[in-house]
Amino acid sequence: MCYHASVAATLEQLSNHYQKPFLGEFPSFFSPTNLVGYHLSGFNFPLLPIISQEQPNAFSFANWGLIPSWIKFREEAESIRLNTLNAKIETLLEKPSFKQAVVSQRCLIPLTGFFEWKQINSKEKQPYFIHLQNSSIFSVAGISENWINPENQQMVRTFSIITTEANGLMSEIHNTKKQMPFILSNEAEQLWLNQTINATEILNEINLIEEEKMQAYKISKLISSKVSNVPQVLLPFIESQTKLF
DNA sequence: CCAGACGTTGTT
DNA sequence: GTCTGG
DNA sequence: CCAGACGTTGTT
DNA sequence: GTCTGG
Repeated sequence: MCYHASVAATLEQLSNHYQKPFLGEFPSFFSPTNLVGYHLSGFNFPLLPIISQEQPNAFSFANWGLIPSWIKFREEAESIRLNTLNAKIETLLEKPSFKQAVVSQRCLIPLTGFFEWKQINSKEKQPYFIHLQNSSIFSVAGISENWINPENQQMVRTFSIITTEANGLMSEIHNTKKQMPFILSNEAEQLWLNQTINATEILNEINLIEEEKMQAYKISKLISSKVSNVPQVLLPFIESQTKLF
């Protein structure tokens, strides 16, 4: 799975990396020089910059936690998005919550890394930060949906991060569920947003990023604290500090 | 046929 | 909206 | 959609 | 074989 992400880049840096502008007004709490977030928990449904098939030449903003368009009530929306932070690629085309979105609402979610916990024993977990060697910014595959809140007629754009079977590196970071986000190479980014190829073909053609391009290192338990959205959350964990006894 | 689900599995 | 379990 | 029913009520 | 309850 992938519930904890990092977008340690400013909107300006994202714009430069993808060579795409931010159109219109930013949400009030964003400005071009704002860094998006060091640690973003999906369970807070953060508003993040994405590139959607709907509007592939610019950035738009969407909340993590997909709400299918046919959801009727706010209560339903709030309950389903807790379970649609991720969408498994294996069943993407079949699930009622995802099948519409995968046809024409595919999207890229720019990240600089993500977090996973390795189960050390029945009690202990070691958090890791996973990122790419070369490029600090990379895309994970996603799908998005537009939902109208019936209480105020406001449109809410949401997204889900697609996951796939963990590769060797990620299986080591013992994700008990052995899933990891579907990271796209630059070529795969274009394929994922391509309007003229159908979703089934894309899923057949698209390749996982090479394992060699991924790196992981241990981080401290700061990630589990309330103030985890700080630069220090990304610092490597120094073993000796806790091995004193 | 229709009611009910629709999704995934984590942190403090 | 569309699928599925009963 | 598919498992399970599907019928009526007596004689020794 | 065909209907029906779930």
